[in-house]
Amino acid sequence: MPELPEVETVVRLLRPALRGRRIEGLRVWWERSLGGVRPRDFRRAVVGTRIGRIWRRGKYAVCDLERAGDSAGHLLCHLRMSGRLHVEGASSGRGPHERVRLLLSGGRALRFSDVRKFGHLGFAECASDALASLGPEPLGRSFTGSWLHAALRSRRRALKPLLLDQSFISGLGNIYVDEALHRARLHPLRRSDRIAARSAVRLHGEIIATLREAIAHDGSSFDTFYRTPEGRPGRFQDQFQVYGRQGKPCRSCGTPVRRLVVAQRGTHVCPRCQRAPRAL
DNA sequence: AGCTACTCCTGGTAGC
DNA sequence: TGCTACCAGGAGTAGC
Repeated sequence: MPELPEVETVVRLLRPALRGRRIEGLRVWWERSLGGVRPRDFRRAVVGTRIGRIWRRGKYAVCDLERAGDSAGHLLCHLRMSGRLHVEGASSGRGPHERVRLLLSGGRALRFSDVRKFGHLGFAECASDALASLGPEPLGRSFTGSWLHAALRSRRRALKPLLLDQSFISGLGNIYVDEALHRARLHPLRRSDRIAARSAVRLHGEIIATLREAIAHDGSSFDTFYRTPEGRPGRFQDQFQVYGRQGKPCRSCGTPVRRLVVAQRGTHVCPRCQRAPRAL
């Protein structure tokens, strides 16, 4: 499932293919993929614009749009679980599960495909308004060990649901939360306000390290969904310590990895490396 | 404030 | 073989 490293990979690969192209038309096969914008309004907003900067915020991919050099709003894409973006020739036939297609100058097309239809390729007048509720970027300057420690202490929630909360930190999903918690040797059900400063700093470091390594491997393709815009799977799944490894030995201590459900999510822990809180 | 359940979806798979 | 039932999962929302 696309999380920060997968979206970062997609953005990096799409950037050279999209930058400077004009949007000349569109096809919409599944209206809800526009995220609540009516197709008519979407068409009026984007057709005739030129794509400027292409960037990422949390799990969102964003394209700045320009008209005659002035800002003309933004394309906002969230891949959710099965969304894919890629650029191809505009004349190619509709791909399997293709939901939206933007026809671009130079005979190219940006295709948004999404098996499960949870993703969005939408339009926002103002990206910073649309993304205002997102918490800090884990790879940004404001995400520091002391910030994390203070933020954890200010809440009273289990670690995992808190780290999955995009208004707390943006970009982490089920896979990277499990991986970072294991690397930091913290159990997902530990209460956030009971995490010592040293542990918070360790967690901070492991979140960053996990995300950086995942980006360096073009993300993770755990299931059939995530592919880079070039159609290649990511490679970070081979480095997983716990995610999807229930019953297999922990790579640190050999104890079988256990799967539990936390906040309705499959959750993977090493019962030895990640000691459960006493209250359990 | 923080929890649980439910919703949106489809493909894959388990069980019969 | 072919059917049904169930599951995964990000995020928004409702109810407690």
